[in-house]
Order: sequence, then structure tokens, then C-alpha cells
Amino acid sequence: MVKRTSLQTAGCPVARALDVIGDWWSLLIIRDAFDGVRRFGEFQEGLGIAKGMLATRLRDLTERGILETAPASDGSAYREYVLTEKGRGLFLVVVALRQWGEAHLYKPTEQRSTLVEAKSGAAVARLELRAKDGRVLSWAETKVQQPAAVSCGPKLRRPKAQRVRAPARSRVAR
Amino acid sequence: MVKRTSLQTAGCPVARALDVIGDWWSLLIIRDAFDGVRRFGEFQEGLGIAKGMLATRLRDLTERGILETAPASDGSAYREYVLTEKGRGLFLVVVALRQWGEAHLYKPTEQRSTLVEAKSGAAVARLELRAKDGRVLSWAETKVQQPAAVSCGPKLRRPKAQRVRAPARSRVAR
DNA sequence: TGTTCTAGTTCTATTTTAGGACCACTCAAG
DNA sequence: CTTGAGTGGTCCTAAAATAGAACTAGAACA
Repeated sequence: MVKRTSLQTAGCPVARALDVIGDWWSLLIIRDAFDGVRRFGEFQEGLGIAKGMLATRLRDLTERGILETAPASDGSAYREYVLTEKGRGLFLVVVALRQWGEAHLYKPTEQRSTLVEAKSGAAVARLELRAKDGRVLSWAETKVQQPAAVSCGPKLRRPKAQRVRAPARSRVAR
Repeated sequence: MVKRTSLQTAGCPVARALDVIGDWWSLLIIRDAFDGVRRFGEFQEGLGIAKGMLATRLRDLTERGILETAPASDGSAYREYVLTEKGRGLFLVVVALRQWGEAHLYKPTEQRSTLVEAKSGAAVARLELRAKDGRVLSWAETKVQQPAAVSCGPKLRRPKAQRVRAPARSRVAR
């Protein structure tokens, strides 16, 4: 009831995605995983996250198929956490966040980490949205197409038409 | 102390970005704003969010320069919330989330909203990471380059070297 | 064998969230 | 100009999530 709202069954892919990775720590864990972090202790130390939180997050991400556990690559008996194919699919989300952060959240002089091509060390290009034929599209040139009666939030979104001169609802019904 | 950890001053753009939009509702509000939602009541109805939460989120997003208020476009005395330039910069983050959600969170038969080019109604292409010369890059071909001593989490990440044979710390100090 | 690491689990205090009640202001009709 | 409904909030409470510390079992090490 007062439980955190779930978006798992929303009709909007953005909402569903946020249901999986929309909390405070998940994307940071995933970012670190992209950077090669694998062990519980590495995540914990790198993020400064409480161990309990981290254990919960790693379990959830594993259950949801973002991470999987594997025997430690150094031969010890410990486990490590690595991204699944599904998890690696989040790369562009992390990149988009990174590029936005770089552009809008730093003073020009401030130091920051940057994403570069491994081979050359050259910074990567900014992401661009394109049409299938390769034309670059701006936000204004796109729209979201809703299939019939699909909810984008946890509650069903009522059709716009309803808003015009709604008949007075009974106050008693509350 | 037990307050939610802040990442505002982290050295990693991803962490800073998540500090701004990394909570449960912010990106959904922003997504709706991209879809043309402007009024308090529209957000509230569409998202099914508690009014108190929404008021807080809208205030925070406004303070952080993602949204701004404007007089209502219908001539009434009410305000409306519109994305700033900085806010519109989040478009690709939303698109990346959407594409990931579409690819990994839906059964093939399930209905979902899709992003299309407004003019033609044709679905947009998948985002791709490219080098500046236009070559498409995969995750494995990139790396994150850290400037000297930059923290990526809330706590300072200690340099790797430290981990090798750390001197035993006093247990008493706890 | 005993000490230290690693990777957790458990506990508690505090904060955040969800949701409802309440309230002030706006708008439109009579 | 009054009234009733709509809009955009604030405030309150209960439940859940978070942070952080304490504790623990098994692995590694000396």
C-alpha cells in the first residue's frame, strides 16, 4: 500500500526500465561493472555504499538478469559479479548520462573522467538520434506513438478527451 | 548522517547526473515533459504520483535547472512546467532507457509505446556510440580515463596500489 | 592453528515515500 | 457578487528504504 510503487507492468519502456535500474545505486553499480569491477569488496569500497544495501542491490540485479555470478577469476573460492548480455545493453544509458553530466554539471575548469576509445585514447563522439536512413533527428522531430490504451505510469492514464467538462463527481464516494 | 548520500561533487559525470535525476520519479516526470505534459495536475494524473512527492520533485527539478515555470499557455492564471535547454539535453538518456526497455523488458507480443519520427511515423534507429570519425564503437573498444585522483563514488576511491598488503588496522579504533 | 580477509547478515536510527486530509486561490455559472 | 467546483499545492501519518555499525561464517594466509 505504502510500498514503493512498481512500474514493472507499465506500457512504457522507459517506466519499465526505471523499475529495474531507476534507484539510487543500481546504475552506479552497473557503471562500475562496466569499468571492470567484479568483487563485492571492490564495489563496496569504490562506491562507499553500505554493505547491506550493496548485498540487496547485487541480489536484485542478479535476479533481474542484469548481473550474474561467476567463480572468481583469480582462482580463489569467492564469487564475482559480471554483467550479462542484458546488463551490457545498458552501456548506452550510462554513456548518455555521462555525456549529459559532462555537458551540464561541470564547471569548465573542473576535472572529470572521460570516455575514450581504448586503442587511440581519443574521446568518443556525442550520441545522436538518427532515423533508420541515417538522418540525425532532434527531439522536436520525434513523437511517442501509443498503442491503444497503454498506461505509461503506475496508474492508468485517462484519455485526454475526458478532461473537457467533467461531470461533477460525488464527494460522498470518497 | 543517515541522509541519502549525495553525489553532487563526485568526479564522475555519471554519478553527478544520477544525483540530479537518479531517483524514482524524476526521469518519469521528464519523460512526460518531453511528451508535452506541462501542468501539475497532468503530471499528477498521468503518473499516479502522490501530490506531495510531485510538488517536491517539481521544485527540485526547477531549482536544479531542468524545468522552469512559465505562465500557463491557455491564458489562465496557473503556472506550467517546461523543460529548459539543460532538461531537453536529457532526451538521449530517455531514448537510451526506452530502447533498452524495449529490447529487454518486453515479451515479443506485448504492446508498448514507441518513438517515431513525427513526420513519417517511422520508428527511429537504435542509438550507437561512435568515434569522432564516425566509426561505430562497442563497449569493449572503450575505456574510462580518470584524471589524477578523481572519485567516482561518494567516498574517495583509493588507488588500487593501496590494496596490496594493507597493514593491519587497529580493531580498537572502531 | 590462529589470525586476518572476504562477503555477507542483522540491528537500529533516521529519512523518504505513499497516500490522504486539508487549504487557498482561480474560474465559471447563476 | 456569490457559490461551487477545479487547480495546485501543504501538512500529517504509517510504512518502507537507507545508512551505518556490529556481528559472523567460511576462505586465505602465515
